Amino acid sequence: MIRTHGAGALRAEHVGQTVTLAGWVANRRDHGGVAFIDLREASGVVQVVIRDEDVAHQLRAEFCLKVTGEVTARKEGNENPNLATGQVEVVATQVEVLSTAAPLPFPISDHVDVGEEVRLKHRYLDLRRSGPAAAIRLRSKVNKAARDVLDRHDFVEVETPTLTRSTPEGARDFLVPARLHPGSWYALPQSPQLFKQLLMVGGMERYYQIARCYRDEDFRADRQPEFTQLDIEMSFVEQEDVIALMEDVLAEMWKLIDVEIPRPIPRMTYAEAMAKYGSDKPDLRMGNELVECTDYFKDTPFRVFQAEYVGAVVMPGGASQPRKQLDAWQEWAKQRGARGLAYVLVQEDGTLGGPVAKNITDEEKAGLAAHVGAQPGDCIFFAAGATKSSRALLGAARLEIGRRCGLIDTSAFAFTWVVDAPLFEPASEAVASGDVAVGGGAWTAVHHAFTSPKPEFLDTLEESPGEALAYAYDIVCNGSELGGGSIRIHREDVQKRVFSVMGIGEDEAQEKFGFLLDAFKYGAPPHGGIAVGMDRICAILSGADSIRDVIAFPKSGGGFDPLTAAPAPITPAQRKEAGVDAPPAKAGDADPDGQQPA
RNA sequence: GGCCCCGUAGCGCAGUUGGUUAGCGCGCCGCCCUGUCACGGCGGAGGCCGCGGGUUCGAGUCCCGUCGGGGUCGCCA
Repeated sequence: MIRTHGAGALRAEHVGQTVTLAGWVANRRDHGGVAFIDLREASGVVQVVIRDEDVAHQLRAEFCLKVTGEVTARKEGNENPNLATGQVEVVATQVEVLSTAAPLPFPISDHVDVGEEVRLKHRYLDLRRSGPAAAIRLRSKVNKAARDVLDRHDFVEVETPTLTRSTPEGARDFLVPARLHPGSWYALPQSPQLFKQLLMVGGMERYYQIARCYRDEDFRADRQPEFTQLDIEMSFVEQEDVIALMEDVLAEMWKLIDVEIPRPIPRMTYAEAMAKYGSDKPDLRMGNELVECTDYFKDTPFRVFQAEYVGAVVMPGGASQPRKQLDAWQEWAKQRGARGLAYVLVQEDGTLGGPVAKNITDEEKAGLAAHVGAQPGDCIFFAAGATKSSRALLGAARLEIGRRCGLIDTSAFAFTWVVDAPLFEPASEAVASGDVAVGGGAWTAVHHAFTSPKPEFLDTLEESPGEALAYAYDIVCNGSELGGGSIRIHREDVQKRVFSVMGIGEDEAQEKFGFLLDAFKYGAPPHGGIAVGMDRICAILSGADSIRDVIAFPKSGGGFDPLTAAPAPITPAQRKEAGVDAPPAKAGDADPDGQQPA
């Protein structure tokens, strides 16, 4: 080793020792006859005293140094209580510049805000800052926590391919040209889903992987084109087993920030989540639930409220909002695709104000505040129309109210399982919301096509697909979906019936999932699993606003890597060799022994 | 693909109803300084105001387009 001690590890007990340190110049305070260097490396910072003017004078920020000197106690009054090493300093006898540094594109100091764009372009410098460094180090510990728990439970860590086959369902695939089969393409996996099920058929029984996944979709603060899942699958288990295991894993992770997750983690059904929070990932750091008013207004003369669904959410103290702000809420609703957001103001004297109040009966007015739980001074927002979209609007309004009124306890970690999700949703609904319906049927899978129905719905699968609930479970924290999973179908007959409801014929199923269905013919064990997003978990644990903060080298908008400038054009020669422009291979021709088209 | 916000010195920002030489802080460069710790003092350099059009006697400022970044809706089984 070049050094004998960690800079940040030096304490009063080291006084008198001669040490050799190596690190970066975090700061330089040159007083002429004496100069102070804050020497920084992974273990922390220590002050180095340099009395040789010529040596000190040439040093600059972020020079990489090797320093030999004696650890001495600081004189009384010279200690720095803000530094862990503040009782001591190292008086240099020898300073070697291991590497000089050009003027920095941005300050490394923790005291200065720097834009994300320039930080990511020089991420190697950004990572020298304490915040970003801590986030990446925490992530390493989160990975270890998961591995520790799963290892204790006899799990096998298996790596599955990242060059795999494009599957028609789900998000857009990233594609890789296959040089040896011009016109044919690999896809990068959106998840190891199919492989982990094959591992169950293969008798691994307990599999996990910290798996990189790829989806070619648009960006969000909590979405990157490549992201990492903790992917788990278990044989001979039921829903309760998977949930219990995942709670073990989460508990171990949250221990890293000294938070004990209360167990068991509470649960609610999907139906309850939608009804009370207008979302399948409710933020339970605040109350303020939605109130259904459909029955309350069932005989109303107000045409807007003569709808399939009428619901409300209360904004505490909202009655005193100026007109301009109430108009802004209308704009807010319109941006979310709604026509508007009806409101009633509960005045301090208990009378109701706002345009809606003029349209409803005296009787409706009389009981309204009590029905929705509004106090004098509150504002009641209403949505009426189709159940799903109205609840979604109110759910979004609830969160916006929480933010504006400070109702969210930002120090809390509010976990919940959302269970009993429906197995199918009407394909028309999926189409209407822009989904590409898989299969030609009227129904499409909410989760995926291999999710097992709960047994009580097996008999009525075909008659009332919309009623069928699945063995599916999502884990939600603070309104963010950490992940989800399900018990899978392992019986061929059930799988066929599910495909049939979705309008997927035998040929189509064989073409798309043939290798999985083939495997299931050979004694597939009952199995189920879960996958959670490690980026989101790390972001929540480190208090980051964006998952970019917990990814070492994240992409920026448009999938651009600001550091390497990927993606980049390729040369004509590369293009030719990769076979990018080759005519397409025959669809479905995946037989490795088959003839490849020229 | 839609909508909203932001692009001014290396970094963070200000820039009035359109008006003369575009400022401030930090950083950078030089000099000074023996107890600082976000050291301090003096001096200096550094700008295609993202880019391209337009309006105007005159544009950092107004208009149109475009590029880049962020957020969000669509999308993400």
